[in-house]
Amino acid sequence: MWAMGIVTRFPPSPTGDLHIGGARTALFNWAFARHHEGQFVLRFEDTDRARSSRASEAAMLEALDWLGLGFDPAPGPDPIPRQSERLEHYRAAVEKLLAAGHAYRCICTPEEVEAMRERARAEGRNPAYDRSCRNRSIGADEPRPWCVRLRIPEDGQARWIDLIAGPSGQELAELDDFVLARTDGTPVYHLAVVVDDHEMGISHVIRGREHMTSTSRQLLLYQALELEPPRFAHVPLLVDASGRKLSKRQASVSVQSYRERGFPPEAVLNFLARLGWGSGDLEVFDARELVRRFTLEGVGRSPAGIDEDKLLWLSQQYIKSLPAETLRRYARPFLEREAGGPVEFDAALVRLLELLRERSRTFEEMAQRARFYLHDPVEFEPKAARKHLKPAAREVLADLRSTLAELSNWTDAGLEAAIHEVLARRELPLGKLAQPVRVAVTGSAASPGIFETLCVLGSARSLVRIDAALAYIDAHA
RNA sequence: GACCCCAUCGUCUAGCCAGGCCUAGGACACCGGGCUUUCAUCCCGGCAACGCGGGUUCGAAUCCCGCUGGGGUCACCA
Repeated sequence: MWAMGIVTRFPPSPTGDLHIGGARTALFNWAFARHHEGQFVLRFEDTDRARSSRASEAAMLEALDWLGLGFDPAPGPDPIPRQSERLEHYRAAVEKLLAAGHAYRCICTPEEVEAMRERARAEGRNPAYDRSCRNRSIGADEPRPWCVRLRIPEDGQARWIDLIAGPSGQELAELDDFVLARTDGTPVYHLAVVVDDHEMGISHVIRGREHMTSTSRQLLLYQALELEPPRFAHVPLLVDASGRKLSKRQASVSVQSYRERGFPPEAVLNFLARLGWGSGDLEVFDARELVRRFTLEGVGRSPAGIDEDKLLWLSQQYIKSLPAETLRRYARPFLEREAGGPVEFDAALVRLLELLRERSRTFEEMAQRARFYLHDPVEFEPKAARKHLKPAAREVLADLRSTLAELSNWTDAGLEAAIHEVLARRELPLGKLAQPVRVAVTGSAASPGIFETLCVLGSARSLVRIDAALAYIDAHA
């Protein structure tokens, strides 16, 4: 099939942050559309007025943008249609169904319907609306409040070839005459989706597996409306550690939360794509490569869980190889948060970032490791100080201090020469000096190479810190 | 409960549709070793899976049936 016809969509309910599962669905829709050089459009399903908000819409767009999922404007007046603003369209569809006899008015109250379901359950049947109003021919002039239901054929089945799940379907007898329009005239999900997908020219509906059973009902609606249905593809669920559907309530499942923890968007995108989709042994790939390779055949059929260790690993792969400029841009907010104010990317900080990118899995970690550079004075980690700032180290440290005070070229090579000079004088291995100095200048027993670290910190700050370490040793002797 | 779906290392997966190339491959994690001034990177090695039972076949992870386990859906929510 050709490119021109492919249009996919991502229709979030703007009721919070973009959920990681939603992000993956969006990603698949996006990748599929881009792979076929088609269109990827958005729409807000905000018919639940109480829970929807503009703030959430903004959050959704921001998350999508952060991931790099660009979208195309939908056909029609609004680039991103809102269901709440398309009520006339749904109403027209309901009128059409009513006129054609595919739908009927129902005056049963929610309480009555609930009682029917109870009764059915009690009798061991499936809970369903008992179709009391199906043949009552209730007109628009009916004084009692009425809703509109779809008249589902007595028998037959709804079938479709799911592009991921394969041949799928359901017996019509299993379905009940579901509501299309509420008593207040507003449409219910199934109707709105069908009308929208059709009017937006959607060719492929790629959505979560939890919508699988909705598909039968929607297919019936397409039929009643005499519209050609799109192709469907149901993506397996994202599950938690116990195998259940990932709930929105669980911590750390919004895209925003990953962003805040300092994962590069490239890593999150890569990670998400690997959840349920694969292309041979390929593990690390960028958006371009994903688009090039993405097919629905490559999407698995079983649910996947989130392995945070793998995300961390992937994240580090990206942090290690990001272009320097991108690295700075991504790191900035984290460094500034750590510094408590604006940071300037001078030569030393730029160098430090290069040293840190090899040992940081997230930007949050990177900022923590940069703390010794961002703050004065440095705080000695108790454990590290206890182990390395001992009286035994005092003399070498003092020796180094005076040697460094004289050092004219504060460079990696100059520092290395100076340190080896002291080592030779004292007949000590490098480790005996490197660790105490490391703790002295970074406060920690772990840091980038000691020459580089001193070089980045600079002469003045380094000497002050060595003095402080000397004082610490004296105070704790 | 009804309907539908899923099932390969702890995790993500390759292989399954077109049975033999699979004593099941890769990645993460884990364990061991190398490199090394610390941490990390990097390199080498190791542990570890076809849920169970029947078929079909010369031969099954791959095909069929059953079972077990897990999940999804059953609204005037989306």
